[in-house]
Amino acid sequence: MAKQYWLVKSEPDVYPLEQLKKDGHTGWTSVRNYQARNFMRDQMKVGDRVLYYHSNAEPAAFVGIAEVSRASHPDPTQFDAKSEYYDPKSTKDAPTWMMVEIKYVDTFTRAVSRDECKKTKGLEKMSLFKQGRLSVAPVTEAEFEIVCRLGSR
DNA sequence: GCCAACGTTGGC
DNA sequence: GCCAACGTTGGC
Repeated sequence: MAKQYWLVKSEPDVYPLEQLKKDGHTGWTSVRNYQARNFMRDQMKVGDRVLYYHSNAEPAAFVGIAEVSRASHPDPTQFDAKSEYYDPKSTKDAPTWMMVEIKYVDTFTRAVSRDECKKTKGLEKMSLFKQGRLSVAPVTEAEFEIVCRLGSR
């Protein structure tokens, strides 16, 4: 399958890009939305490029790039009774929630704000604006390239 | 902190 | 299967 492009959202208070840079890679756990899960389970492949977005931030913005480093596997937090993401309906044989692992690639020299994207030709139609609440969502190759270009100047 | 959007749950 | 109630996300 051709390489695909994605965005992931994280609140900087919870897991900022700087933390991913320190950790090198991280499991994208705790996603409890079926659409986002389906993207991870069915479509995200090792090597796919990922825009890293800070939500609930001032301003909300794309801040850098990551890459899928491990394909879909069960999210362990669903089996952990102590986790706030525990799902009693999930079993190891039939896990409900899947995750991928992403690795740090780069931090933009400047953040590309949501507002700027809205005003930029070629980005007005980003899925982010149509369905803003998905924590994992596809972006087109063209959108990916435009955001990267804005972020590196 | 407010509130709109929207996904999920549960009664019927 | 419908839909109202409820909870969560996330921009502002």
